[in-house]
Amino acid sequence: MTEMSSSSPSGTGVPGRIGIGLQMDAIHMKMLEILRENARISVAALAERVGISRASAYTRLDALRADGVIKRFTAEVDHVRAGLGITALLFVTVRQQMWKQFRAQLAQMPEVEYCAITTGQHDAMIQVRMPDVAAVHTLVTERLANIPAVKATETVFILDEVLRRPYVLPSDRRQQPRQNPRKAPAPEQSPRRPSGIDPEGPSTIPLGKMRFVGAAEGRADMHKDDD
Amino acid sequence: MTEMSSSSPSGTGVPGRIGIGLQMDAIHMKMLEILRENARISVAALAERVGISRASAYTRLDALRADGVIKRFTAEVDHVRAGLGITALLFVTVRQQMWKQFRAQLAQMPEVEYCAITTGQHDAMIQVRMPDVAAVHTLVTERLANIPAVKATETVFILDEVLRRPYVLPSDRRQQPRQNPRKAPAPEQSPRRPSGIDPEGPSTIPLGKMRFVGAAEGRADMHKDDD
DNA sequence: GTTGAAATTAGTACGAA
DNA sequence: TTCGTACTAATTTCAAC
Repeated sequence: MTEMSSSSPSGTGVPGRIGIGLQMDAIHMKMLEILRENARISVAALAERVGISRASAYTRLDALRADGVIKRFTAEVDHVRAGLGITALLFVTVRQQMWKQFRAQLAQMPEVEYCAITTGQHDAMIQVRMPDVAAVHTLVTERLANIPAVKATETVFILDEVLRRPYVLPSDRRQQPRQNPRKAPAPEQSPRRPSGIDPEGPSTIPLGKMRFVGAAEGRADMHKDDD
Repeated sequence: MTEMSSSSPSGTGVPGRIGIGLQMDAIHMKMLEILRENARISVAALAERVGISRASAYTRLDALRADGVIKRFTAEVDHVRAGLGITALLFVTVRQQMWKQFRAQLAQMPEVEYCAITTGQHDAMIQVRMPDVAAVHTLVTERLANIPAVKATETVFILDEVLRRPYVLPSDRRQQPRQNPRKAPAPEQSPRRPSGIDPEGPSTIPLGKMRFVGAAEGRADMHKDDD
């Protein structure tokens, strides 16, 4: 349950295209901004804050839900106070052609809060919440390791969660900090240009330190023991 | 804004202890289970589903909010349909003694959805939502790289988000037959359907492939160019 | 912790701009 | 389409038990 990939047509995994059906406008965006911070706001108050009538607010809210822009309204609970004080990231390497089984197994693990398929050294990242570190270790060695689709894992603990935003929206890209005056990346508000490589920008930062990890780089060493 | 560490006493970063103030019971848990899946449910319906009166439901809901167990009610929006089709993970190595500056810079980056301090090869993991891959590249090379606290980064793209659960609760932990008898968080009467897939499959996977990455392992090579 | 009544709000329908 | 209004059902608040 709680499957994602709502925008993926099939199980292929690549996020699909944008906004079929509903034509998002500034009012829709504003509604999203308000709702992600207070999902229990009354429709009347929502209508007033975005400056439309109450009836229109109902219509638009229904449209947002029906079109899948809003997937659900949820409560953000403090996992620590709820009794799950340990958060870990499990990076797993998945045997090819066993993805379907891997996904099926994940659905059976309720302690998994998030799972994403990634490029890079590993194939997937799983975030779990557990009561203690021993439980994480048990989970990894006794349950994850028993999944045939899992070839290798790497465990990393989360020491602190600095910030979690209810969900980023395009309209968030506005204010830029002033402390990098060498570059003023056009704080626009509505039109979204395809973020060109910014031809004018000679970077003064040594980019040699930056590593861009593609789809299969560095994975060979983990595959070598698979045959 | 949207700072986390609500359970950390200061900015030290280590998640703190559990449930100060409020004594969680089975009814509180059940309310959380319901609210994380439908934050807009009426209190009357919530009261009926957990089997208490409405007034009690109001009282308990207020308590959950006041105690911080429920941090907020939010809307899960489909970022793809909202216009941010690309999700990336940025693993960054942070210069020691510059953590405070690093956190301050993060607060200025609205495209950041999540940031956690981790053990392992890197120091922090940042999840960003962007309209396209070029925007990610621009963000990494021109904004992240300009932060003095950032020593190195590694970018990984998310190809698919397999699942996201609104927030894991202790009651999610299905009954484990035998593997962790030291902690048994009493799943009570939650009707958790047993999966058809055998959880205790034969351990045919060599555990030697499992890597457990501690706090500083493998980090030396990224620090070598810092002096 | 529970009930019940008053005040408020939600949800829907319909006509008009 | 969107808005404004009216109307009924449902919810929240507050009181007393």
